[in-house]
Amino acid sequence: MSLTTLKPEYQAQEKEIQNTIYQHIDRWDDIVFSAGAGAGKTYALVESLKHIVKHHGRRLSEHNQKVICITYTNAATAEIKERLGDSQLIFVSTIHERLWELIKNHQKPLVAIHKGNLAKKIAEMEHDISTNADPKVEPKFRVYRALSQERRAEFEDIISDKLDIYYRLYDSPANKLRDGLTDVGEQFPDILKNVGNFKKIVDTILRLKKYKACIEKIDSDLDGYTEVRYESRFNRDILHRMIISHDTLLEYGQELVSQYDILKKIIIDSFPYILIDEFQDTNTAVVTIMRQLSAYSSKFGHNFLVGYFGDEMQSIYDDGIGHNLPTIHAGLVSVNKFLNRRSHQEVIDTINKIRDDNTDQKSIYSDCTGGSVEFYAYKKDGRAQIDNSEAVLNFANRYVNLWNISQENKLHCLVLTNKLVATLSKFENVHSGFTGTKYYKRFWDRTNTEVLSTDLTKLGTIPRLFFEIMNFQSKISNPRTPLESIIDRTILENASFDELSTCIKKCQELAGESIGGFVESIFNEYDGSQSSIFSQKVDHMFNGSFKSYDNFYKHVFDELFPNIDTEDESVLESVNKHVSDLLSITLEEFGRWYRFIADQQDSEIEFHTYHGVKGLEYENVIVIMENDFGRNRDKFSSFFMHVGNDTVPEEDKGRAEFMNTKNLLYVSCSRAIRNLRVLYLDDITKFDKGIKSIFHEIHCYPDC
DNA sequence: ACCTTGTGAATTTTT
DNA sequence: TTCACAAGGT
Repeated sequence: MSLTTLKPEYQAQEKEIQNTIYQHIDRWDDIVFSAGAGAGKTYALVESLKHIVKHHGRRLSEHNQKVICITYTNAATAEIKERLGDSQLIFVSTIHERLWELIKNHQKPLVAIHKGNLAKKIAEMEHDISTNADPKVEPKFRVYRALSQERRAEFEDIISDKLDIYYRLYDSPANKLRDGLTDVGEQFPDILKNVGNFKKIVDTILRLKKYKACIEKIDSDLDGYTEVRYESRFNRDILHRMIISHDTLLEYGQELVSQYDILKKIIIDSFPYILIDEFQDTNTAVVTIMRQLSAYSSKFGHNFLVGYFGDEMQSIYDDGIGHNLPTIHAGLVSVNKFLNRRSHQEVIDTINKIRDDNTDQKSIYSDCTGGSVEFYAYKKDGRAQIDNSEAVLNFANRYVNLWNISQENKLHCLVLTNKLVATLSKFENVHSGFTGTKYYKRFWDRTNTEVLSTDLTKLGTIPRLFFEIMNFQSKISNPRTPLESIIDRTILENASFDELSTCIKKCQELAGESIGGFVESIFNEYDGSQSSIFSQKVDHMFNGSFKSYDNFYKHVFDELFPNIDTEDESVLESVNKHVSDLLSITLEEFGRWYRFIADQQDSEIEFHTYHGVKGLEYENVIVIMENDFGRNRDKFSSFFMHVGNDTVPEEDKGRAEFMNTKNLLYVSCSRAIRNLRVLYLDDITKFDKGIKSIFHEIHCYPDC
């Protein structure tokens, strides 16, 4: 056993650091607490909250004041609430929830800001149309720009007439849209030459119209236009319907705070302490709000404190404040912690080298050795026809015996993309089945949330439907599942024993190779009668929406391929093929997807993205790396060419891309408690020096 | 030879 | 949404 005995010296140091934080809190100093991976950041935050309650709680209660604790995710909110226990004095929430609570009752100024935002957007669009010379914008509006005012009005009229056709054929090939809009083509031949630009023009003038109409409605106090609403379910503003989403909420919040001193006063007086978790991920607008509150409080001698807790090296998203905290909020007192409570010495040594910023961590334990870190370069064997994902699986499997991997001691394998996670977890067809649909091609950025989220409330309509089916399938195929978790209680209560046993028998007879086959077998047993418990169960599962397999099929078809041109035989054929292919995927494969989503994976090896494991820790970690990521063809290769290379100017190492790569490497490698392996899939000979500067030795896989 | 146009492919995560 | 590239036109 290791990592069991605390070093007295470091234990004392840890206590001292905590006391330093308390002293600053007691003196109302705004602070920034920085600590690397595994240092116990959340512990420090929770203890600080407890300190405030213990030493200042009575005063807070007397003045009816509260403490605000802001987290980055709902998951973190839950975690902190759990560690903190019940406290009436502390409001733990995400920034969005808290900010909306603070500003939602000030609708008058909020609507004024909203109106200003609409006006700003209108001005931007008018600028794009008429005078923007940006080579990316100008060509799109060139044809429209050449039209006279009268012709523009005529164009607008004819488009308004044809709106239904326009939207129906929006995603059809260019010629189809042209054919549908022949009237427009005849009167304005130039404008339909480039369909991409045409759509841009039409979308812009339509939006202009809506925004202008919205301003008029606000001015005349029309019903529904006297208040702004915050919509948290999707990240998209619908400004002309008075709906804002996450980013705009922060923007409005910042404007409101900076414009209205009375709001600053209200916040400071009600919430004298604000502690922020994971400050590196916090939006600039939020830090700006904090700075303004802090400045206001010192100007008028109010007691107020902001505490930032985090680690700039773990900033892996571009919209967070990252290392710019001191620039936006100057004058913070720094408290640092260079201890590590998570990993073995070998891992700590490696992550210290990655950081390379004179903040070397030391293990808090005296028995901290016993881990291992090795870097492997993958040497492709020309004869063996295996692809990268097979190589990854083979590599991982080597360690199953070596490290005694089991259900209880899992191996966690980190890769860069969800696509690869799906392939390695062996539900590639489910993933591609969804990403290949019209809906997920059009909204490709929704795929990860709607198809792969372990937060069930975020699943898309069809993924959710398939999840319910698989949930049912998995329960009936496990003989130990209690009846009431298969059949809803309201149905059970009114059932006779005879009816129930018929239902159970029917469930047992359900079969099918594929998910489509399984649903077909469900509808073979379904008769729609109220007396059949089985049919009631089916209605309950599908919300009564489907009475036959055809209903079900049509629903899947319509949701995944909305608004397709059903008149076109070839389109119809290819869409039908795609839907049946999706429904032909085996229950086994869908089962793996289901257990991934439900967080019930039974495999000894689990796959995750680098980004997805932030904040987590695992005994055994394999990090899979390659040159490219996203649009960047040489993200990691160029990082290793820079690192440990004295001829590269320092300013190059300060560039955003370099820092982001470094942070990703840091976050992924610092998840390991004991064993860490890195497997690099591309040729590393051009940057082996950089790799050696962090990992010492380069091993080869399968061999050199 | 150069420009325009249309098509298809590409990341991660949170609220 | 943004970018790269192929196809086709001038």
